Amino acid sequence: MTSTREELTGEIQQRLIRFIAEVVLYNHAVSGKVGLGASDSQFMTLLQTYGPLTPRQLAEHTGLTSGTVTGVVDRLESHGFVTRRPDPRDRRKVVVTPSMEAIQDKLVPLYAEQGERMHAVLATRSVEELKTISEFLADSIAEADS
Amino acid sequence: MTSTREELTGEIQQRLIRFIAEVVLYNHAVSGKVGLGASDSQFMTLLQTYGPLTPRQLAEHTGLTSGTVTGVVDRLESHGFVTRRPDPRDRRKVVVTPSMEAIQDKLVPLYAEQGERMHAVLATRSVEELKTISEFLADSIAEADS
DNA sequence: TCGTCCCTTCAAGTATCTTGATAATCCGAG
DNA sequence: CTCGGATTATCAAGATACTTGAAGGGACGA
Repeated sequence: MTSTREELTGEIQQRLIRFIAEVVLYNHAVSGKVGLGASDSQFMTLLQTYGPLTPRQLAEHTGLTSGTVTGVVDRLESHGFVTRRPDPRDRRKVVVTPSMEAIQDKLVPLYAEQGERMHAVLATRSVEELKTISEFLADSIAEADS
Repeated sequence: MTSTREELTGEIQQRLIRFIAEVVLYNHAVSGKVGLGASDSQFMTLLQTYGPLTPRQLAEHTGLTSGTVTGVVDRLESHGFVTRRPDPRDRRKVVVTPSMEAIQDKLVPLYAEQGERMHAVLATRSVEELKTISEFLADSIAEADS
């Protein structure tokens, strides 16, 4: 029976790796179904995480060339996943905005199964435990942003 | 203050999405540093998760063609990330085994920073909370496998 | 106005994937 | 035991996608 702090933290780290692996694989499979390549999928993740971004910002986040970014945005736009809008403040810039409608229609349904499974797991937890889990996630996100 | 079960589960789901997004982006960045493409990275994840697999099994998991799998394994093998061995039971088959040495040398150091951050977050939890988190992860993994 | 920044375009090269064919092996029917 | 079908991995060739690097036009700011 693992019970000491050291044992538990080690156990959590291992399980986290395993859990993340599952998610990453699922993610990859879903992206393929919608016809999104690796960079396309990465862009969508960035846009959903950080909100609308300019091509330059996307290039900095991904390490890709500006030319490549234009191409990727072209693809995403032609599939309806993002929209391009000129920045009213600086007309050199372009703002790439994720299309919530397309995400809702095409992406979310593919994650429904995963969402249900997570819901089932959470349903067996007490309110107290849910708070613990939620705070843990919040802190992990905050730490990752730093 | 969120406190009802419904509010908490919703909050957790949102935070989970955000957390996973961070991890996926980090993953992608790390893979790029080592020179691993999307499929290469996916293969390594599969091999670390499920252990040694045959090319056919890799093809089924990923949806790629058998010819593509050969190419990907070639790349990984030339970089020392996996080894090919003939299956003694069925000599048509080949067993692709991840090289723990290469993973330890090249991959693990790149995740050190993330590991430290997670460690810092866990250090502020009580033993009781750690148990809750660990069990939650265990159940999530079990549910994902089904 | 001049220098700089931002996005786009285009041509060329590199990776990556698919297809179809090949060779080795296994397995079951006869 | 042997033959034929099925399975497995590999290879070669072609198509597709991706990325780079250079060049250009519009827009900002001093």
